[in-house]
Amino acid sequence: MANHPRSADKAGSKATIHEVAQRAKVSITTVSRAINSPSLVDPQTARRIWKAIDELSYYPDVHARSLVSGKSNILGLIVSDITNPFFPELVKGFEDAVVQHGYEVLVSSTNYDPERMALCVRRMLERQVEGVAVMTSEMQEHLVDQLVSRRVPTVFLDVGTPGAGISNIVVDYAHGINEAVQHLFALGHRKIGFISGPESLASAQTRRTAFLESMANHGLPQHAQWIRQGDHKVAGGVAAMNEMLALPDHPTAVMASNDLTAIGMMSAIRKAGLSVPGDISVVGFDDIWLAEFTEPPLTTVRFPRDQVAQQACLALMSDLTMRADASKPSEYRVETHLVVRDSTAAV
Amino acid sequence: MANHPRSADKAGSKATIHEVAQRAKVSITTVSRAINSPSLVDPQTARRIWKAIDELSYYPDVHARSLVSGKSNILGLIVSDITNPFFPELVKGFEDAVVQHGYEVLVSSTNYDPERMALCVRRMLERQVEGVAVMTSEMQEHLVDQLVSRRVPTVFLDVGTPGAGISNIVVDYAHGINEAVQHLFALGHRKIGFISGPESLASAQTRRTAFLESMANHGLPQHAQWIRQGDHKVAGGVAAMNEMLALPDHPTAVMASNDLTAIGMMSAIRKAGLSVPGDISVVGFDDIWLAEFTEPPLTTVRFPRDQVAQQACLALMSDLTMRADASKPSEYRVETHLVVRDSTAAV
DNA sequence: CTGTTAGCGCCTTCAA
DNA sequence: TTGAAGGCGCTAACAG
Repeated sequence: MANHPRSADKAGSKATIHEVAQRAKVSITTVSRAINSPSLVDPQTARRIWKAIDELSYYPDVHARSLVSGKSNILGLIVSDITNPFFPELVKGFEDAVVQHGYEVLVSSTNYDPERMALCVRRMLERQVEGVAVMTSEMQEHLVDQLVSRRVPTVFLDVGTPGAGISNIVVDYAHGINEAVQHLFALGHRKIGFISGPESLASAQTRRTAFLESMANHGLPQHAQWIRQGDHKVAGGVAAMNEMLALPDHPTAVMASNDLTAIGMMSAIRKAGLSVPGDISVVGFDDIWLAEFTEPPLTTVRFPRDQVAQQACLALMSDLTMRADASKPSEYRVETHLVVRDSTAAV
Repeated sequence: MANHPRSADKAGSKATIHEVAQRAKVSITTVSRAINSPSLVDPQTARRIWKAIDELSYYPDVHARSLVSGKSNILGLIVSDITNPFFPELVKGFEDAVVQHGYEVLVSSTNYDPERMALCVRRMLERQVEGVAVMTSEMQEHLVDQLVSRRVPTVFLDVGTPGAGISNIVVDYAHGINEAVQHLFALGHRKIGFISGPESLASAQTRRTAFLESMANHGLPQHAQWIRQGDHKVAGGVAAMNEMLALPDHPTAVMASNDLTAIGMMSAIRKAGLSVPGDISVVGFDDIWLAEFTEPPLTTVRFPRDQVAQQACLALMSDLTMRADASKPSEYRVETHLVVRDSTAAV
């Protein structure tokens, strides 16, 4: 730890490459090389340089670097709303992965607002991000175009068509949902309902479809009354469940399009004087952190957010390195799996 | 690579100030002025320039700007762990506030790891952040020094001593905790326990102390057995509560140092065949998002994270503008308040 | 292996 | 009111 109260350093004045060069008695070029292409400089000199660098606690000015190289060393991450329990893990995973590759992350929330989304993209562009992960569903064509026309590698979650510099992470919702149906089936459930997410959300549609197909595969009947729509929030789950409970004949098990919905459902069921899983089994989707701590702990399908984050980073990195090679798969997939806890039981 | 100055917009080639100047038939200086000091340029010319800017969808290169001005237009935010339900709101609030002021945010998680904290500070410094909000407790002296010696305005949450360029947001834990005790007292509770956070956490200590004092003020006895230690996680709450339940005589109400602890407690109580609030009332702290959805909904003390975020931003902005004026208060305070839900009831 | 020479895109004196 | 010239700190040819 060479932290002498020496000359420079002090007073917040950042050391420049010049001072390092001077101190090491070489030209600034050599300093630059010692840092960026160590193999091109004599070990002796290099040592002197590093000594100087250390003594001055010098580090390159990122802005100067970006200016000359045209590369910002920043990756963008656009999410809908970080306070939505779905996102934090995604953000964290992405940040970890990206930092490991020596990049920085610029996160931005759209708050589900198309206008804010436009601003997000704008800010990203201004900062010259080298790639963007768009982990939200309210993507719009013309914004994608802005990214694409700027040649900014982009990775989407479950939307868009892969192409040059555009990757997509496709989530296999069907797998986990099928496991869930199977699980309920094995427990003797035959009357299974589903509360979906908002119409507008593509991924919500996909989940619903997957459920319907799985039901068909199990030779189970679809009861229109038992397929209702929520909003991916707690309130929607409550409302939809109440409607279902008002039916003369209600399902013995209900699946939800996401965990918040499931939580709302459980609350509604309890309020109706029934018990989970005693009277009705409940299965969620996402496996958000709190699913483990609901009462009863929620059986749900895990959406592997950490994997998605890592894949997103990888996709970007690969687009970044092999600039021209368009022969890449550029489509990544992640699985979903059932996590059995206590909100499901035999009929 | 063809680099035609004339071909507009297309093909990801960012327009430069030169192209704008050329197109508007003025010098780059004038363009720069039209953007930064509109008053210094003839309205006529200005209009021509803006037209050109618009046509080329030109926007200044932030890196070039940063390089020459030495200012990055970025504020840093350091948090412990974004997946901790306590932080997302803080992050969001900060981001919103900061963006509103035309700045960008660089978030970084320490994962409670001192080493990672050092890296965070390092990364902030490298990016030349103009200010940093350190919203975590594991701050270390020498890191603060790095920030201070670089003259980077910093704002802390509940730690550190304010000074030149150093602000502190102090949270009035006592107020909310006192409200809670009073609430329980009014419900007839006299035997009140407390499960604290980890010894090492200053804010946890503060909460415990506040509880003890409030108890004294209410003329309530302190029963050493009823004051136990948790870890601010669910597991700690479970363990501590189990110990308490094993006592020959247990409290009729127990307060927790944070909501996760409270959730653990409720789980333990239920597992012991008792009910909340029927047998034991529970009060949490923080009012994390999910507190509203536990079973029963948790009575807790709200830690106003959004306010903290805004204050942090304000503190930084004010340090940023009135550079030299050290006569600022530089200490901000926020209140905490009880939020009554269903986990508390009369004895 | 090392130094010299040009800029990267922009802002800022200093003149006109 | 405008323009020309000189960097900001760094990297990248192009010589030695």
